[in-house]
Parts: sequence; C-alpha cells; structure tokens
Amino acid sequence: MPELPEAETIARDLHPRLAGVRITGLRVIHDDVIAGDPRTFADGIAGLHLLGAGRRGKNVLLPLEDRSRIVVNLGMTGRLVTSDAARAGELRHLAVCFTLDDGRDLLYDDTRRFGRLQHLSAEAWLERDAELGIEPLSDRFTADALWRLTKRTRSPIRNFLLDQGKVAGVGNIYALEALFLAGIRPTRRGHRVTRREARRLRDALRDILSRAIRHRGTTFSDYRDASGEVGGFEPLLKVYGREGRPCTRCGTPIKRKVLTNRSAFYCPRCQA
DNA sequence: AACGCGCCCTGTCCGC
DNA sequence: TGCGGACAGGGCGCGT
Repeated sequence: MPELPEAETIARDLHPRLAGVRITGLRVIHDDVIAGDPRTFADGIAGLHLLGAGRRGKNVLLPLEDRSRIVVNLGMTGRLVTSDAARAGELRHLAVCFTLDDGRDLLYDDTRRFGRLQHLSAEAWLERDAELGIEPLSDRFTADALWRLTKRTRSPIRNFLLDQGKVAGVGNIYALEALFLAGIRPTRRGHRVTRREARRLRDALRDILSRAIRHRGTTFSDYRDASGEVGGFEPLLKVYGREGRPCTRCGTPIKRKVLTNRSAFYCPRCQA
C-alpha cells in the first residue's frame, strides 16, 4: 500500500517525465476515483502544462502552470504510470487516462478504487495542505515536536501514527516497522510515550522512511512504481506480515494483534 | 472534540 | 472443482 516512500518514489520518477508536458485530453473510465464532478475536473486541467511531480504525505502532486494542482491519493492499490513504461500494458484496472501532447499517456490504475484524484486551485491546496500533519523527513520533525503531539492523544501510538493530520505520510507498514526499531509496543497510549521514547521513535521513523525510499518502496502485494516495477524494501521488513516468524533480533515469534480493525505486528520481547 | 467504527471495493485465500 | 465467505486496509462520514 502506497505510503510516503512509495509516493516519493513515484513523484521522483514522474517529475522528469512530466515537466513541460501539456495535457491534451482526459478519458475517465471509473468516475468514482475523481473527487467532485468529473466534468469540472476535466475542464479545469484541459490544455494546461504540467510542471512536474511532487509529494505531500502520501499524496502525489502534479502542479500545473496556473498554480493549481492535481492531488493524487493512491489509496490501497492506486498506480500512476506513464504509457511509455515497459510494464504499462500490465495495468488491468485502468480508471483514468490523461492524454499528453508528446504522444504518451499518464495512466491511473486502481484495482480497489480506494484512491482519489482531485484538482485543487492554489488556494484550495493551501487549505488542504494545512490540514495535513508534519512531514517526518523535514527539519521541523524534531523529537520534541513529536513528543508534544503524542502527549495530546490517549489513542494507541500506532493509531496516532496513522493519523495524517498529525504526521503526514506514515501508514500501517512503516508505523509498525518504526515502532519495532524504537522498541515501543503499538498498543502503548500516546500520552504515555516518554520523551526518550519520542526521540527513538522520531529517529526510527526517519530511518525507516529514508531507507525505504532508497529501496524504492515496499511492495507487499500491490504497489508498483511509475514504471510499473515492484519496490525493493519488502525483504527488509522486520515485523509487518511476519506473524509467527522469529524476531530478527531475539528469535521470539512475532505477534499480531488487531487494533481498531487493522493488524498490528510486534515482537512481544523487544517491544515490552 | 477526540476517537472508534463501518463502509467503500476487488483479488486472494481458506474451508467445505 | 467450485463457490461462499472472510480478510486486507486508507480515508471519510458518522455517532458518541
């Protein structure tokens, strides 16, 4: 499932492929992936040049020449692929097709259609941006900043990390991997996280996210990059999806516990 | 008002 | 072999 590292990988790949290219047309196959009225979406982007691609949280951003932008939330199974990529033909659930003036297409494919494409004006984006939490790879994401946020919630720390309004871009996989690295149990209440633990968690998040970016993301089942290729980080996961298998640090079998309808994996010994 | 829950959706897997 | 049902989960709308 695409989280920050996957969105970052896609944005970095798309940027040089899209910068300066003009959108000449749009074909919407599944209009439920378009937020708002699909006609308004189409009219708003028609004929405009793309400036490239960026990222905010888990969202891939496609800025346009009029300072508006297409905001792509990939949901669970969303893929953004240019038609010149070798594996573009493997897309089986095409939802939206942007026609480009250089003969290529930008394809949005989404098996479960949990993803959303939205066209926002510069002002509307500013409002949306303000609703998203702190970027965990930014300089502002200090141990103290994280600690101040965790103090304010009684929810399990795993749930806190999934809240995009608090820390932007962290999903279930990297939340659980970071908690393992930091030695904190996912069920630990946010307000009980100590200053020292907040420091470890901050370092762990930055470590896991930047390493995942270096490996071009995690393909647990569905994720593909902008060329349609799988990510390389899955073999490096320590707890996610490893229920019953020995902890890489201590050998204790990894446990799975359902927290608010989502699996949490942890080592009961290393995360005491 | 912070927080939990059910829903959306389809591929995959399990049991009978 | 085939089929029904459970499961996976990010985000959002809703209720408390």
